[in-house]
Amino acid sequence: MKHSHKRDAICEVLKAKRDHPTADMICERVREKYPEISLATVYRNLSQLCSDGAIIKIGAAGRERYDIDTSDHTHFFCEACGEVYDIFSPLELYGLANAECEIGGKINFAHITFRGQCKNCIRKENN
Amino acid sequence: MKHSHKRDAICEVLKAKRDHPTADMICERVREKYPEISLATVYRNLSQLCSDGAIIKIGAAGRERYDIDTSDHTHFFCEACGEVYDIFSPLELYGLANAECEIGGKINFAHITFRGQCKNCIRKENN
DNA sequence: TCAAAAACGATAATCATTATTGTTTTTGTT
DNA sequence: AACAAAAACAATAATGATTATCGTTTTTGA
Repeated sequence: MKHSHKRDAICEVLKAKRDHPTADMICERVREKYPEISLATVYRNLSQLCSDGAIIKIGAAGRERYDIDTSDHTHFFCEACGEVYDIFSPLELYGLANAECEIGGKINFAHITFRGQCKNCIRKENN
Repeated sequence: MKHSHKRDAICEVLKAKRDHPTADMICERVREKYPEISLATVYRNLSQLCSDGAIIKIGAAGRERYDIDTSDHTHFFCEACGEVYDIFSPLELYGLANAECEIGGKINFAHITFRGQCKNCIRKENN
């Protein structure tokens, strides 16, 4: 896996702030270092990094978000502030075995997203 | 919840074949009864039915699919044949409590999708 | 019966993403 | 270093799903 400078910069951005940015958030951030980078380049590299297995899309319908943490984990979208949090409890907790059993097939990939209100937003609400 | 004729027909289609069709699959099927229906009408009614809580989008990135079963349940996409199956085991099995605990927030909605190979496709492969 | 509201079809617009194209940069080899 | 081939790039056009607009038709309910 060789990386071009821009592709490296995209990875750096994803490492620096783990807030699961969208393609254009990534583009903005990379532009601090490479002001001329094109959104097309960002998309091209993101899909390349995905197929290399270096990053993942988290599967948000309508507007994708990217994550450099490719380990099995789960996401929580706060509907109040829009923040996306990671949940690192092991996936077995999420009933994979049960699902496989019910469906009688083989699960390769689990896409689990929770939506709700995060700690901070609940606290704010109670003021 | 009053329904127009076309809106009714959309619900009928969703009830008749629970294969989680996309908007244009629904449009095709409704056209058997109302050949003149426009795709825009299908989309307009689908989003209305969603906000009424009569149906749900299952959240497939890039190409949405709709489900008239609004009870808590989970989906399994077969990557081989493209079929979408339901998994009706109770959501508690999928670690909601654990996730809420880890995140310290309140979960309103769980979106759980598994991908893999279904029974039939595994069988076919082993021929 | 008739006016207001809702729904409609056709089509234009939007938005995220992907493809194309001609140019620039990088790489590996003499 | 020189240079040809490969990879990456910016700009922009194209795509595909979905949403918005608009003028017309249908439904509703007083």
